[in-house]
Amino acid sequence: MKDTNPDSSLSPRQQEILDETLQLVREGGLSKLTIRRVAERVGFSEPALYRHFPTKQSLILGLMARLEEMLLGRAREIAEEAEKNAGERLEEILRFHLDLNQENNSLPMLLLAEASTSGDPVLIEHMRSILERYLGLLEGLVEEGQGEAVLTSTARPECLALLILGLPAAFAIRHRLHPDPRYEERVKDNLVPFLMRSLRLEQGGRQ
Amino acid sequence: MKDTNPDSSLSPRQQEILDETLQLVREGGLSKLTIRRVAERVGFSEPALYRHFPTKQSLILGLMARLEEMLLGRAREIAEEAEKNAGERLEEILRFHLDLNQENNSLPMLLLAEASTSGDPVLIEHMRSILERYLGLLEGLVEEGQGEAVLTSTARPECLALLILGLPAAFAIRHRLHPDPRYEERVKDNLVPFLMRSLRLEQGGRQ
DNA sequence: GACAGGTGAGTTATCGCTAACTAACATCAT
DNA sequence: ATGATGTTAGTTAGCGATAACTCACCTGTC
Repeated sequence: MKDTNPDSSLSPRQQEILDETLQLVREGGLSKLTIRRVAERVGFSEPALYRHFPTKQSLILGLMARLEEMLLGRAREIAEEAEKNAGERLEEILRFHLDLNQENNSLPMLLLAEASTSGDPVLIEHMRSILERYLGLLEGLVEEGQGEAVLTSTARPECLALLILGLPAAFAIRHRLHPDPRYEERVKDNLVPFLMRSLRLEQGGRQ
Repeated sequence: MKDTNPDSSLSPRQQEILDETLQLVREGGLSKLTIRRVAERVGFSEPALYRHFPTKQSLILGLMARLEEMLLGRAREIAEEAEKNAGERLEEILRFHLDLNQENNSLPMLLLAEASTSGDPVLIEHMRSILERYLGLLEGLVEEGQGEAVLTSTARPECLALLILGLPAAFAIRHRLHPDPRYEERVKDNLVPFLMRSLRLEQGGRQ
């Protein structure tokens, strides 16, 4: 777990509070997140928490910044590994995202879904932006692979990006409702190679 | 919309209440669902609603029964269309599920996610059961297709079922955060055929 | 006149958030 | 060094709003 990620703009106390907030949300989603519970967990009173985050929204936005770093930070690093071709990098990002979901109790996908019903436009816009950039990253890699004739070009990059997102999404839903490490390992071992084969150029090569 | 589905065990009043409940949840998810709002929407007071559903949980379980019918009812019909091969039936279910998500503002996927954070074990078990049966249905069709040598057998049926679920899941997330009918049509036109080609036998039978 | 179906006025619990206060500590002119 | 002053980070107590749910009562139909 990389709970201890140093964002320079936040005090150690704020980081500590976000650590506990993240843990709470991992367990029960946004709907179970209350200032009281966070305060109790950190070990002090509710008003004290307001010294560090002026509103609940600001706390959630702090959480979103972490989520963004978790999702996009490592993915961007992988996308820039020049020694691998686009297909290999896509596969690495896919595996990374599946692992991330497992480690975090499907939190990324869950938040993406929950935020959309929160009614808070700032929050929704933030989540939308994270999703768009993630999809854009995948799309860019697909395009690159198609340009180098490494990946199939029978489907549009934007569509293939969504297909790649779909695997962690389905993975997350199933994990929340029915956690089963053996099943999840089987999916990773079996489905990721299958999906990557589908994306690579087909030998007969229609079109 | 097939809001008016006659479940014999429920009175017309109960059906009417569920119609409005469904509409409310389409708009704001489970988190925005309150007895007051449902009552207001149906056109009478809060205690009156309790005459028809004794608890909020019973109302939500009624909703789940509808969701189950929406998701599994038509899918089971399609699965039994004997004149089509397994691949064609899978594609039809996939398209049906994508359309269902669009018509219902991603409600099925949303509920699947939201229920998992509700903390209510009865609700969670119900959702788990729906998901398992849906995945089981897909898995059965994949197996059938592999047996008839219509579909690829390079991946396990249970894994391919999850891949097929992934597409509506990703579709739903993107739709909630960034509805875009043209994008969604493009995905359906472009990605469904691609996914189905990937599932069909690779050498030879390219429709 | 019993009863299904409706109402207004509650109860209790929990939410986000705030008021009023205080202990500990840094700063700095005297 | 000392003491006035301000800041930081915490406390207890409680506000107003809203949630699920209940109670006592009304009312039209068979």
